[in-house]
Amino acid sequence: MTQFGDNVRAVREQLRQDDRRFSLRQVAFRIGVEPAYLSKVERGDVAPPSEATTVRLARELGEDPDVLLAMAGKVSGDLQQIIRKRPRLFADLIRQLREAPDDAILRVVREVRDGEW
Amino acid sequence: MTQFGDNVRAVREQLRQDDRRFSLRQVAFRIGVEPAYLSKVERGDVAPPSEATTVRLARELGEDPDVLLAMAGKVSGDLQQIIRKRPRLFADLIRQLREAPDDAILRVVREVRDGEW
DNA sequence: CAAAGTGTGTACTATATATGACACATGACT
DNA sequence: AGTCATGTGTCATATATAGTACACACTTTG
Repeated sequence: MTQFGDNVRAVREQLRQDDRRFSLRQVAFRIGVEPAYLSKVERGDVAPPSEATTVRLARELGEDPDVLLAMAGKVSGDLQQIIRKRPRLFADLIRQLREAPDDAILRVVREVRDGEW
Repeated sequence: MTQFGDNVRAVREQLRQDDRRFSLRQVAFRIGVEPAYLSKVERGDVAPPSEATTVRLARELGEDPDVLLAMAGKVSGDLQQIIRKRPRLFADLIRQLREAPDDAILRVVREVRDGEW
């Protein structure tokens, strides 16, 4: 169950095919961790990194930070902060949408974005 | 900034006025922690308890677990799990609603609850 | 007034989290 | 053939998290 590591490695090796700046070492340096650490992360030898490191890694690899965080078993701190400001409202909303189909949620997103309130 | 502890203490002492089973000690025993620990928690001498303990405490005091968790700077694990299953969708939705007024969110909750999908 | 109950101070601890440092073997260029 | 880069194994560690255990002083209350 090393969803996270496998995915990171796959994406990185993909990028590497046309840009050799995506070696484990170079990526590690750019995101500010030791190569040995990133190696272990990719192989699932250790737990996924902290939120900050995961986000830097996502940016570096051109991945969606929220998606990578999800694979790391985390939820972005800024989302949590939003929820914590109005816990009842957001808790209800999210639980309500637990089983909703994707397009229903998307519709809500658009509805809200395109005005209405 | 001991929002959490102050609130717990206030609620507990309130309940205690007509039910002496709400002494710090008795509550501590019922939620399964040491009295000394609960004491420190209420005074903000230590960080808020774990999610599990916070939820037991909320139930014991008749408070909304999500609200108490929010005061503890946390977001319920089950909500996080829902978000992690569809990170992009929920991240967009939640950020979209960051500044929305309460009643707009409530409307969405109801809209979703009362069918439509 | 004795017994029981109340909250709290001090000291300790186990587990998890999030890495760093260094050395090493293998493979790829030059 | 030699240099350089690549990924990895081993060991160590700092900080945070989530409490326990015990003793003590004050206050009800029977």
